[in-house]
Amino acid sequence: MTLLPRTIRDQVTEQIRDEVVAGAFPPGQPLREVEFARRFGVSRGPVRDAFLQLAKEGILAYQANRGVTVRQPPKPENRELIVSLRRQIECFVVERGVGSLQRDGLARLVERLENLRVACESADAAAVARRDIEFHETLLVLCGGEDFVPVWKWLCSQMLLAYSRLDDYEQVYQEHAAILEAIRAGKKTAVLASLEANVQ
Amino acid sequence: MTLLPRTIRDQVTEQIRDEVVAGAFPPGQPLREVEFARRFGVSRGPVRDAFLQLAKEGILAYQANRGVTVRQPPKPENRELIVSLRRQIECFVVERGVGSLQRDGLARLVERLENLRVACESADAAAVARRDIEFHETLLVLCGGEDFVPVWKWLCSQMLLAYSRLDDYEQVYQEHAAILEAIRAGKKTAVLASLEANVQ
DNA sequence: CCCCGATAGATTGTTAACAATCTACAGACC
DNA sequence: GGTCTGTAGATTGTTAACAATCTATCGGGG
Repeated sequence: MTLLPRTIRDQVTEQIRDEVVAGAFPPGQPLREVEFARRFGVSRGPVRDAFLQLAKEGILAYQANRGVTVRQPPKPENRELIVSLRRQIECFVVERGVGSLQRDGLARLVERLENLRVACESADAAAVARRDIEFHETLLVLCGGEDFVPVWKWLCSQMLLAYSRLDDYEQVYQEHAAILEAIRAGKKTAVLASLEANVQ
Repeated sequence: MTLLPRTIRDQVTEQIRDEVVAGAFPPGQPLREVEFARRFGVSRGPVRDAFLQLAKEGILAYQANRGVTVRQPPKPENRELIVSLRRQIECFVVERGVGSLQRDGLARLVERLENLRVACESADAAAVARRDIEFHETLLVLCGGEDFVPVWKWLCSQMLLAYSRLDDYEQVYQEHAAILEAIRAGKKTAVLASLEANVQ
């Protein structure tokens, strides 16, 4: 159901986000509009829009007339709160909404898990990060938590900036498979437990 | 120290945000770029940027090729979590940072409180909301919580969408005066208590 | 009577040119 | 030597024109 991003702006935004969270640029490095515009074969407009959006998302820092830079990862003492807030949102929403999941909702989760499996096998850090996020986002929306998606995404971006790379892809897949299995079995406490284990 | 927003985009963003949170447009109403561009006497570019930014902030909802609409307020069952998350952020940051407040930091808080007082006396709902947010944001940054500002602002926007209008301006001022007084007295537990009382 | 496709108008998406601002560097002045 | 000023280049901010997409309406066909 969720279509691919169709506008150039959305595609550019997605691409830059992937590169940044994959660690392609060191924190503090300025990103130039013309450079990205040339590389993607578009004009500066969509790149500007993407920079502004990613600045609002918290992975780029914006200064008037001076462009954007890759944001510093959050301070270590703030990380635990970031993780805690994300976990609270997911658990709060899932706890109340997982019971009303329909069959087609489950099918979409299966699809997301399959995407994650492929990404894990190819050991592509950026792809794993993206598919990981997509799995959780789908679950969040299906459980009626669309109100929280923007703030939840911000928290995820900060976590990605901090960790930058997870190494054990097999474990990543297993953790998500466990979440889906618990959902399928209809055991709410198991769902929440596997969620808490995964979000950290 | 915090300069006025200088770019046209920032001014337009601020103005539209004020109007929306003040309830100038009913939820669901589409906002047209040309209309706002004409009204502010600028071109569509900065208005577009403002729309995109406010969509990321969670005040407006964006659909490709169909523009933006005023976002529906969050569902009642989600509000308590939104308030709780905001309170956790403020208390977490202030608890650790309020002790290291310098004299000039205190002076800036006094300035913000004065702005709030003026807004309350003029009974201008949009101004009160803005000054209220500015007071808390200053406190947050001074206590070392700049990492959290974007996500915190999103939570505040959602709260404003839900409540839309506080009626007792005198009480609003008194609550913030109490926070500042507790900070001045150096009583951390009193600061946190007055904060919790205010954020709800 | 209802449904489907064509058309016109409105609206957003993208582009390229122009304006404003910032940064770096060189030379004058103290 | 150090500081200030001004100039040139680079970069972002803004604008207006053009392209793509969507919405509403009107006919024709079943």
